[in-house]
Amino acid sequence: MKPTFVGCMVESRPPANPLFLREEELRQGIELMFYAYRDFTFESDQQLKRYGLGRAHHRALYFIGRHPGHTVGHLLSILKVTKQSISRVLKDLLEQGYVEQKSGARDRRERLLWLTEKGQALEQELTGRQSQRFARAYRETGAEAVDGFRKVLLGLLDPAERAIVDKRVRGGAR
Amino acid sequence: MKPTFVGCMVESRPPANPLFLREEELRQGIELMFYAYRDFTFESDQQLKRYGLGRAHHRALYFIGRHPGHTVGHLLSILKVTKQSISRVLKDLLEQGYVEQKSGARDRRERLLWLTEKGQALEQELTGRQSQRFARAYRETGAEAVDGFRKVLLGLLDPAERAIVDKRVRGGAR
DNA sequence: CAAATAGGTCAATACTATTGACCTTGTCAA
DNA sequence: TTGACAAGGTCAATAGTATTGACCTATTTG
Repeated sequence: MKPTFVGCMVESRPPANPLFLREEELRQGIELMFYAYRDFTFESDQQLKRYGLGRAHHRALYFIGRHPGHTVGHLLSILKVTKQSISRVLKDLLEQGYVEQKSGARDRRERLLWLTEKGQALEQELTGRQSQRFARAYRETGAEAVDGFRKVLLGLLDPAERAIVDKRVRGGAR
Repeated sequence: MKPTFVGCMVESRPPANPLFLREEELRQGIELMFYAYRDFTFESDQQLKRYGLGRAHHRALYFIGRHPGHTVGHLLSILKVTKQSISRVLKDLLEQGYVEQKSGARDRRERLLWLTEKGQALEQELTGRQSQRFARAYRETGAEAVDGFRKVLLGLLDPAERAIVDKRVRGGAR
């Protein structure tokens, strides 16, 4: 199939279709997100296998380390899973001495969670690989790109979540 | 513990610790990635339930639509799962008429995959919600941020994957 | 023809998650 | 003090996704 109007063929796609370009652009974002998440989780998943743990355990370790002394309920609101689901994970981590709990002083129904030293070590080991990946990406792309990256990720959140997550991520506080 | 040198206390964190700041910055990226992915997948997962399908079915639909006429092997190399895993998903999609296959002309061992019209409709419905989320985020943050977002996501990939993914994402070709 | 490749299949197992029902402990207000 | 409600746990059933391992067919290719 030969081009009849060579002037249009400088680029490989038809030029005057902004809607098409937009959908294309959006799909590229979706795909990159998939590919990045795929690779981002791979290494720590491998590491977790050696400990007989899964990705859910890493998530719990991560957020308990990030928010020490916070409640099970807070963890649930971060992970957005059911308590039956987190319960299995916490049971494993408590039994194996990665996490310890104390009942709340303010409200004694609450279980406050901390990483033990062993838990901190494992969390560091698991997150370390992911941090290195981020460090490499940040180094290669520069501060401006990193800023854009963070802005878009925040923009992808449910609107109701943004303020909460932004505060949680920046402040470390609840 | 009172500050002895008030000049340092303009900001709430100690200033002269670049290593700490760097780790903090990396963890913020990791977390935002988690939160964004969590919200990004939620809506289409809900929609999938109504069809009795799971996220794996969406992934297959997505990439078959994105790379029509490509082989099962190519799909495997994108998703990085085993053939036993994709097999279940493809069986469902074929049986329910979302996907059709033809044996390859070049190599008759190959199964080339296409979406049916029904498959295209479902894929559009599922991806549409995610596209809208991306469109909103892109609109709110601007072209520069989007560019940074994409650069960092590419940087997060395994180095061996980058050229492949970059080409796949931009070109649509294998 | 023999080796390699694309793909499928059966079986066992594991991890993550859900819904639903029901329980204990503790808080707080009427 | 009692009753409503909240934090959290537990048992059971089910589902979705994925793995490893073994073995099979059809087809291509050296």
